[in-house]
Amino acid sequence: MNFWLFKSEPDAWSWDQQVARGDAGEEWTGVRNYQARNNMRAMKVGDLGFFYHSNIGKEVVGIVEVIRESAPDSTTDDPRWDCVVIRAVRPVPKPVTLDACKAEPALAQMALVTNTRLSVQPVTPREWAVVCDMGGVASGPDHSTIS
DNA sequence: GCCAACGTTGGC
DNA sequence: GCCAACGTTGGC
Repeated sequence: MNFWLFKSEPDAWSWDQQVARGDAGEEWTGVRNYQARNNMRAMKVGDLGFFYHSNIGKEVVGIVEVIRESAPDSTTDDPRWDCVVIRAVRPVPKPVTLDACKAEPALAQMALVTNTRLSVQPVTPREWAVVCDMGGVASGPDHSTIS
């Protein structure tokens, strides 16, 4: 299993909205960047990701699961763009801020720190464990429903 | 609201 | 294939 990080401006699509979608999840549409798209193409059902609020909050607020692999993005006719579907798994009790990640030596290589503009990022198992620990959240999969 | 970083586009 | 111009993201 691999780990990822999904950025969203809460003004556009927030964790609360993601949670409200429940197990149906939400298509992660709108990505128009090759690196981010390639990351989505590499995802498998069951992979876990952090849900990060950019601009407002600038913190990891939840954990999501990939529930459908990459398929054409329904919001464009351009065949270059794909997206996955993710569902909220559980909130992060103590949201992990960007500042906290920058201050943590174990996260110095994290894409969130080194490649700020990438909207869908890979996360290493080590980084995953460190951020989960900082956030006070269990790091493993959870097949129960969120609500 | 500004601007640095970075990705994409298009002229040559 | 280079690079200048331009657009977008996202931190500040």
